[in-house]
Amino acid sequence: MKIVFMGTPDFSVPVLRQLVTEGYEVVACVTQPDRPVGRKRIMTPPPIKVEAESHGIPVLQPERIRNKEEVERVLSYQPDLVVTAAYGQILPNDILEKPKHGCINVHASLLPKYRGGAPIHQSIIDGESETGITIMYMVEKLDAGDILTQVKVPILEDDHVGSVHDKLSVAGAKLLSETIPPLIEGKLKPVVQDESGVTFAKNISREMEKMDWSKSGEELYNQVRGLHPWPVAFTTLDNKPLKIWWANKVAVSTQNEPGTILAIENDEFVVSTGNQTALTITDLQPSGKKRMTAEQFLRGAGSHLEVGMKLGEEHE
RNA sequence: CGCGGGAUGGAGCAGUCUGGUAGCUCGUCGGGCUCAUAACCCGAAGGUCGGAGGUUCAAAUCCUCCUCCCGCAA
Repeated sequence: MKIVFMGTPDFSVPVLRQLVTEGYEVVACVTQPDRPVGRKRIMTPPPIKVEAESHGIPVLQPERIRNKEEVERVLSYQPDLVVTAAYGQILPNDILEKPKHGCINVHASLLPKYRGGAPIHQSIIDGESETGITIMYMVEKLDAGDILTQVKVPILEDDHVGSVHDKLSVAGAKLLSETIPPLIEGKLKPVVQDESGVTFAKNISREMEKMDWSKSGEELYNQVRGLHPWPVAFTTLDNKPLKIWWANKVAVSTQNEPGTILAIENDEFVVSTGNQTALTITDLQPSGKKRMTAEQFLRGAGSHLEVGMKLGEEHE
């Protein structure tokens, strides 16, 4: 059975590896074009390209997979099954309809919740206690196809995007290997998604990274870990961005002005948030500096901090 | 040539504008105090101030070029 795999980031790698390990005939791998990355705009191949090439799998990197010639190139491999995992482009019907066993997608949420590009981030930001993997048929509408299989993965209190990502990536690979055999044998019954339960997880924008100190400590904690280790929540100090890599929520007895520094310890400092709560900042990164612990920050660049100063304020 | 910040003992920083003895908070090592300690006291080691060239009696500091790191933007 010929499989064409489509994926792009690190999340996809264990999934592809699983297919190869189990001996499936992966005849081609479709991924996004190399992109210039970082300040220096160094052309960087997607992680999945590196993985595919290490297995000797042909790699296709169409700018637009909806183009007719790209569609034909993919179909020239005559796939019996197309498997995608965080590919990054929407497939046209011309491809979706062709493979004998269809086109299936490994998605990092419990659909119909969190359709879209940032399901892991959004589920943590929302304070969910569990998420999971959904494998479903693909349709042209984003993440809206009929569900084949699902597996739940708990989100622990100290989980963050990095840790959940890794768990889901592994869970996705495992679930895929459990899904393909019954799929081919026609033993699976696709389930239509419940439209009333649909929510979306849009890609993270700059605005979503900025911390609003009037929110509760709970919400801000979820935001910090829901953006960790990428792209990382931030606030401002003296009008300059200050990334908050990690923090812990604490209760306080009285409500203070949000963003106010309530206490400065040896290795952390406490910032007032809404709803009689506060955040204890433990890891951060000033603009122009590398990530450091709060202890290091307070010893150096942050040594001028005083109780009563405010974060997140804009001044002239 | 997109905009901006930075490179100073092991860590984080000050000092640079206004050239003139290498400084702060920690860490490390040794000693002391203590029932004890991550606490306190005393002492020590550890730096060609990112690199190269230039100006000067004298450069961390001023000028030129280079390398690397980071915040934005994309």
